[in-house]
Amino acid sequence: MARSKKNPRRKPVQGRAQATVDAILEATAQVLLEEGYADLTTNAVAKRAGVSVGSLYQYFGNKDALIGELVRRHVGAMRDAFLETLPGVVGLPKAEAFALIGDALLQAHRVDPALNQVLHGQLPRVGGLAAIDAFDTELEQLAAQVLRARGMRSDNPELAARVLTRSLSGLMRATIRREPKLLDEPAFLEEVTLLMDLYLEPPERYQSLAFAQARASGDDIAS
Amino acid sequence: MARSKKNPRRKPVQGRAQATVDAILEATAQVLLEEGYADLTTNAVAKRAGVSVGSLYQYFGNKDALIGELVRRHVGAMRDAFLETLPGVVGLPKAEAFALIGDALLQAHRVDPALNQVLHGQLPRVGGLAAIDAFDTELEQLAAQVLRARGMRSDNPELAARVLTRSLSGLMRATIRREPKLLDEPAFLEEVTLLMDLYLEPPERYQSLAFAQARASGDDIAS
Amino acid sequence: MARSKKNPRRKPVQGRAQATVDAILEATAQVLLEEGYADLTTNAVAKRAGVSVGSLYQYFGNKDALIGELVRRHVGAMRDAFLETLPGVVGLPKAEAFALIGDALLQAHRVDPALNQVLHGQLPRVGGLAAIDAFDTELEQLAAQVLRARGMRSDNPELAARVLTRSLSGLMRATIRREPKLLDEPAFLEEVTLLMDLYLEPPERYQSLAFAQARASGDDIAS
Amino acid sequence: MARSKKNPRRKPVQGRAQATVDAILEATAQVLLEEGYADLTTNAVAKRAGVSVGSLYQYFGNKDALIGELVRRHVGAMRDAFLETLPGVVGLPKAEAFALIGDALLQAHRVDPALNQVLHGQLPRVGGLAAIDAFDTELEQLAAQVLRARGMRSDNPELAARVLTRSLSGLMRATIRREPKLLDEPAFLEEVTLLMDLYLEPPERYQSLAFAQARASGDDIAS
DNA sequence: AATGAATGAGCGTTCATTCAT
DNA sequence: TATGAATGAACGCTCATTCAT
Repeated sequence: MARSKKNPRRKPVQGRAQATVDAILEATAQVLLEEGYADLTTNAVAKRAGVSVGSLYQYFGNKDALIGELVRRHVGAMRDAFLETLPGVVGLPKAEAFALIGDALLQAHRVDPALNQVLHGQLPRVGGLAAIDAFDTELEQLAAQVLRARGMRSDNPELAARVLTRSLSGLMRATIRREPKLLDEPAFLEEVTLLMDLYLEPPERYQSLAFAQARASGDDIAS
Repeated sequence: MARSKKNPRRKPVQGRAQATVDAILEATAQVLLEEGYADLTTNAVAKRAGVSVGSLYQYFGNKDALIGELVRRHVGAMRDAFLETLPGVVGLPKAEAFALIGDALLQAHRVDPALNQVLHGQLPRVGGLAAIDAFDTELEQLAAQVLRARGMRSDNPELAARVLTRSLSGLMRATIRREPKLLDEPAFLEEVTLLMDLYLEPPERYQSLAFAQARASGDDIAS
Repeated sequence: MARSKKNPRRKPVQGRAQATVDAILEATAQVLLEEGYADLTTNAVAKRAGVSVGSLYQYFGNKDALIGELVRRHVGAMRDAFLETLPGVVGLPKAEAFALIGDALLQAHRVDPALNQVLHGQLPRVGGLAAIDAFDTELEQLAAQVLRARGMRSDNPELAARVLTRSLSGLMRATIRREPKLLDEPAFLEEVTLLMDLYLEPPERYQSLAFAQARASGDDIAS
Repeated sequence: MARSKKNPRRKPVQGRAQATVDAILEATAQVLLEEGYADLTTNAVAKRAGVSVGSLYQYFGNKDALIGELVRRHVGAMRDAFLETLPGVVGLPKAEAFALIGDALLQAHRVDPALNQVLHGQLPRVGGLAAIDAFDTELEQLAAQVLRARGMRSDNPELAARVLTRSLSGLMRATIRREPKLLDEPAFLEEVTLLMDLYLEPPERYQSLAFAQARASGDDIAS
């Protein structure tokens, strides 16, 4: 009985292949995390994945493609984590919306922060890292879109979007590298939200040209 | 009198050695810039510097030491560029002080931005990169010091300092990578200053506990 | 029964690997013999073995391990050659036993005498040479055992064993280096046996304390 | 005044040169002893000798010549130590003569035994080691001469000389390597003398053809 | 002479990639 | 298809030797 003639395995090949690909990528991440990029050899990855190097090259044309796919998946996961909370923003009052967006950004950076760090910090700038830039660009455009939609920073929403996005991404990457635990403290989200909030909705006196005047207003802040 | 006949030769030995060291570091930067880290071989560096590999190893114990020194010099130059404008800040009114600090930060990141990018983006996180972290830390501490001195963000000056410093550094690095020309546009400095200004001197309603209430105030910002 | 249909392939993988390993070791010996230790490079060995360096390193972790294994095999062959004739010694009258042991020693040193010489004379005292010392120690212990078993040189069988073993080994090594053909002449074996015989069974007058008196007996041997 | 025209430095150059040469050779021995042959670089030797590499090459054409001279001096010292006691042998009774010769051989091997060991064990068989073989040959010839002069082992004094000389040299080298302290124990000299004594003056029954008969005599020596 | 910075051939070793099985 | 032994270009680094000063 069992296992007899008619084994109804559906898409057995594809299923197997998918599992192999996943195992390889998982192994890649593990090696990267535990041994570092310097020890990320295709042979090490294959061994850890429990397949032969030959198989690895069946699914990934070369080492770059392997890394590229790992990056793509990681960025994809960040993207998903971010976008998941975004639809709820529509219709929310500003303050809550900002808090939500800040939180979404945080959630995105909580996706495997260790891998995130290795990916940003150890990888030579070979092919596959393009995915990261693509995500960053997407974030910038999304931000600009939101600003325009709400009529905020109407003087130059694009610039504001880029400045804000890059600042917050940089803030999170640096925090991941230098102080990863901070990412989970409520105070950190509070600051992120505050930064967004203030930067995007400056008191009137800071708006546009008023800015230049403010510079000359001369409140002493010296020590 | 004195310095009469025999004095012209100025430490010829040291001069030679210094020139060789400089040539090697210059070549390292060039190879990094033109070929990328993947092609940064000690032989390639030596050839481009017009010296033999042996000479390279006379001055740098190994490849890591070479890269380390390059990083150290670059960071040192950034540090100098930054600190140069800083003393003038004491005694200035807040708005001007912020603008100056923002400008100093910008000046620091205008030091060989292409190298800056390669250093941040392509280098495996080996030895010498510690200098970068050291500089970042220094900036954070400097910022915290300024905040405490001026009594700003007194609720948590350390956190504010870290958030602001990391944000601005990240902003500049991302801008260098993605849009280097923006670094030189006055509007960019304006934004940087604005960000600092607002974040550090939020209107009263945002201060401390008031923050939580503000979140619930409910101005609609949705699209 | 059994062994019916499918059995012809005898561990083809292991066979291939074994053949490669043997070829590499053979090549190592050849290079050592024909070019000397100074030209014993891993690339030269691989080329002569008809494999790539990579394969060499698949089987030998480093150059030392390669040499070590060569030494181990050579010493093993000497050991086998020696031990082969030893069991027959039990029960033999002394004179025949000595002749047999002497012959066994000779047989051991007839195992690739040229390699023996190179191994003893050219190799830096790195790792693998430990096998040689181990064999020498084994010989010493064996000799001591025999002496004790037969009650010979009962005054100090250990010392006698060491002196005799080292003398004979040294004699053979020097002869291999300086006059290899002598190893195969019957007269040489005769001398070896004589030396053993006399040293181990000295006439009474030499025994123990008698020795000191003999020194004073005063037969003139001067020229 | 002083140091004026006529500076009476006699052979100052030669004296300086000699001192330099000595310092270099001394440094060579030290490096060999403390660091091993693998770390015996010309630069290391020069540094330790307190001279420049250039000077080293002024006096020694290449590394081989340097090692060669060191070997030559070491062997020369051994030769001196040996020959020093030899003249006294003439006219002595056999037993005393043997003891004296054995002691001379010991004295020779007590000349820097550590260096002796390194020289024999670590050096690749490059040029200069010829001096060792020359000394060994000399010893063999000396021994043959003595045997002929005293009419000992008249059946084949040359063979006996070679066998004895090589045995004793081998014994001493092995002892230096494996048990250096034994070299200074009186019991060791006693054994050396005993070996010489017995081997060169075998009881009649062992002489020449009698030997073959002895082999068949059949005393049981089995365990 | 003496110096020591400079040279560069060549070493041991790695690892992305291939291909016979 | 999957395997993993085999490949070999290329790397980081050393050190005997040279030569401008």
